[in-house]
Amino acid sequence: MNETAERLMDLAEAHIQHRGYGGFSFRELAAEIGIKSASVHHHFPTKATMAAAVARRYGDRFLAAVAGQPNESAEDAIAAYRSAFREALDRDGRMCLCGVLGASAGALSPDVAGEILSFFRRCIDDLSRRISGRDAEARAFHVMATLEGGSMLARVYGDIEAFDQAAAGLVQPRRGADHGEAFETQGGAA
Amino acid sequence: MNETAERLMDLAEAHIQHRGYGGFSFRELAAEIGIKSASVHHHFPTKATMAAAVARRYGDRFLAAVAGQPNESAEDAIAAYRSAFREALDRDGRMCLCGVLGASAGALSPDVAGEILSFFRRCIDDLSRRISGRDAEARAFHVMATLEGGSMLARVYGDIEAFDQAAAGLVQPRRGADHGEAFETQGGAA
DNA sequence: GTCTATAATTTGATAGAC
DNA sequence: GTCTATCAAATTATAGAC
Repeated sequence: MNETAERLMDLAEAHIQHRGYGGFSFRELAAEIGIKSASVHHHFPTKATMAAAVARRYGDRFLAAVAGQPNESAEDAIAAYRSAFREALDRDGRMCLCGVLGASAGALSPDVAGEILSFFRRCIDDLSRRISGRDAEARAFHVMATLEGGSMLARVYGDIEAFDQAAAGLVQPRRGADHGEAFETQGGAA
Repeated sequence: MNETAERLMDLAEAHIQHRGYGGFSFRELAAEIGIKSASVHHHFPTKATMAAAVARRYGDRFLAAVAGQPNESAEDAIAAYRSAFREALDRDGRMCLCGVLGASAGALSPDVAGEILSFFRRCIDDLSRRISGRDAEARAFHVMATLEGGSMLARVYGDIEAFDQAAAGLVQPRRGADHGEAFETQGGAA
């Protein structure tokens, strides 16, 4: 995966997070890095292939950023996820790429849908282990649902306060504690 | 608003709930009721106009279905919302139309975005009043976020169990209690 | 790896007859 | 209110030269 392909994925990622799957075209991406759309097909044969690759890379990076030890407290694990979602909103007004695509699940080709499902399975699995105890899986689903829905509300309201209100009950914010590495957003385009 | 326009809106509503804003075209809607796309423009001048009308009608119907008295218990109010979301999933595998559109907020024209914002404001306002007490608004945001995110997860998993797990902690399910009128889904198309 | 050129299709939208 | 006819634009994708 060379640098041009990475830059294309950065741009596609940003566009999807803001506007959904239909929110970018090969021509548009190409223009943004100064090449032609035919050249984009050299790196990604189809749009669905590219979206699947973007979703996979997003998931890998996201999980690397939030992943922790299985023996942490449930609160630390939840706080790590909440921080990852919040930072993407705060920095660029982006919501979770997989949440955006998942909302239009019926429009996705099987390979993209598979990546989205895989992302949520990995998150729920990781969260469940770290929460542990009774109803761990249900709590993991609850946390993911609230963070995804809260991000969507923040985008609609144009105000991160909507996210903070939605996620307020999930964890007690700990004074000055940031959890794990920051989950860096890719690419500068809107 | 005559019957043809209603049928077109029913179809558009179903398509948006399954596949998002890009998931329908005037040609497709027209074919489904046996007219031509040019005739659709007689009822709705533009696609954005139509989507805005669909969102408004959806919001009106949704709120009429969940609305209750301000003096109910918070639990009853939350249960009414949860039931409305759950029924749409259970009956047709649909998630909230405004949640789908909100997830691609950056792609919406101002009039559609305005309807989506209005929908959530009305829901949060209604829920806040009925929850009442300390942190009522934050709880309302939390409930809406969880139901929207839970619906999205259920669509991705293809399993309503994901919704049930996400929403489990929101209210204790009451034995056989259905709240308010059923929130009827419009149109039979997929 | 990027280009030119182009195909094939779809889309949102309009004009004007009936 | 629906039709035929059509437009202008955009989109995904391919073939083949450099």
